[in-house]
Amino acid sequence: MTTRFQDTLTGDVRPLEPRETGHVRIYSCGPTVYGPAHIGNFRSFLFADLLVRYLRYRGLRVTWVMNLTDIDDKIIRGAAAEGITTGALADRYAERFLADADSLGMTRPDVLPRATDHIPQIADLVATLVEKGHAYRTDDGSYFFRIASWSAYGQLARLDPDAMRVGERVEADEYGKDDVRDFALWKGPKPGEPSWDTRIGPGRPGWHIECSAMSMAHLGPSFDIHTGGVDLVFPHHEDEIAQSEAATGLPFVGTWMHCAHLRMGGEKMAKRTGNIARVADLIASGVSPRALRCALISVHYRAPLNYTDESLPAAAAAVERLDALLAALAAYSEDRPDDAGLPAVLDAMRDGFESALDDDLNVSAALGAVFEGVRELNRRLDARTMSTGDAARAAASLRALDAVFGFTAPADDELAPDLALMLEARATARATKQWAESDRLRDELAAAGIAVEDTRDGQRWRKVAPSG
RNA sequence: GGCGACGUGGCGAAGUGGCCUAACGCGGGGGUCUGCAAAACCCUUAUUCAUCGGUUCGACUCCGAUCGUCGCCUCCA
Repeated sequence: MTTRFQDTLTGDVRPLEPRETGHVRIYSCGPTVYGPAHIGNFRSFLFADLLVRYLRYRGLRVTWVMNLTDIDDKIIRGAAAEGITTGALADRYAERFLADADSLGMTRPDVLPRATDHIPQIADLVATLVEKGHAYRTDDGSYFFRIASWSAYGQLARLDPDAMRVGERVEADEYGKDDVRDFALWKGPKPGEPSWDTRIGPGRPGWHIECSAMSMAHLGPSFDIHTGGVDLVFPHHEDEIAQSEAATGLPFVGTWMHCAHLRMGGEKMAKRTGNIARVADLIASGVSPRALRCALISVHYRAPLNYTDESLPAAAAAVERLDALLAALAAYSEDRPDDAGLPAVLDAMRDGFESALDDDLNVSAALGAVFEGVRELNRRLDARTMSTGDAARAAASLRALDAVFGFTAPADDELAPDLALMLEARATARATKQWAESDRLRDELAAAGIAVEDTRDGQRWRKVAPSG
């Protein structure tokens, strides 16, 4: 069984064949750091995270690059409104982005390049495009890509350039472009705007060019996978292909993968419509980050995901089911021969998980396989057919798969000393049948976020996320 | 106007020619276990896959039409 992904450009579902055997190079369009990202943005970042985690699970080496766009119109506007530099504003929201990403358990990309750190590379790319006749300079010092020079333009988005609604939807000519559909590579200097002096003159980078320059700088002229939200297909990624391939003469990306929108109230979550929710706000209101992560990644990446009030409680319950099993396996102790049926259960779980994710990252089916395994393990726990060693092996298997989802808490969670004392006191109370006292301690621990459950193996406890 | 995606139980969602009287998660109902709980397990909750036609021995799955929802064509994850 090979790992297959659907490519937006061709529509084909093809086996992943990295250019370098065993090493996958991935570029993900990251946030523009002009404000806090919302959970719709994070759906797309977490989809890339899932992809990276799975490929690593599969034993592949992955180099993952995610850019931070730290210069654009919105950043300039925001900085001006606050009377600070664009760099200061960008730094603030870059930090905020990383904090949100961390709280969601997102894998840190190997490289998080910033546009303003790649000005020379961007200028070089523009210069090359001019040399090759694909770009031109206008009177104000801006540079544009000449769409007419690139016959494949529109292929990714399946758009006919001649049918584009020029004048109505396409921005009217403001810089003296040759063709109103040509897009900016470089914006000439303007009063009050940051500007960099380069070999192509002063100014600042356009949006699309930075991703071409940074992906080439960190992954080479051709790499394996490029991810982003569907809303980036056009014009952003279309433009990236045109300018990159026109400059290098090489195929830019092996597989384009695009994540469908997160919806709220039936429509795309977007700042401009105001139907947004933010990671830090949700967590501050008591939502479990792991439940939020689960809610954002457990639907196939190419399917729209509607976020509602019920999303979080349902996801939280699913995550807790996993937590509860892991806690039960850790507490389980039975001196008996190994359960002969267990290996088949664990194999079936793993096989179902892998074949589902191999199939274009079918996360729902993968979760189905895992939860079938969960039920089977719970049965064996109830029936006490497993040995202590079986329980440890089962837990290890489950954690290996969960490393891809990133839902469960770390195994070595320690209990605070005062809570540990309460737990001990409760065990003593129960031993002497002081029910009132033991119930009081259970309530108190629950209030501290610790669920205590009594079993044949004695008390077992686990941390429970606040409801949300 | 052009292009594209989608419509499966109370909710989310997998399946995509026969094993589907339809996985899995959440929720509901009943039961077992428990000092009481919780967790867990068992039973139960769609003879049906937007609607209508067609192809086929056979369709949720293929084709067509209709209705509905969403997205892109402008900044956007």
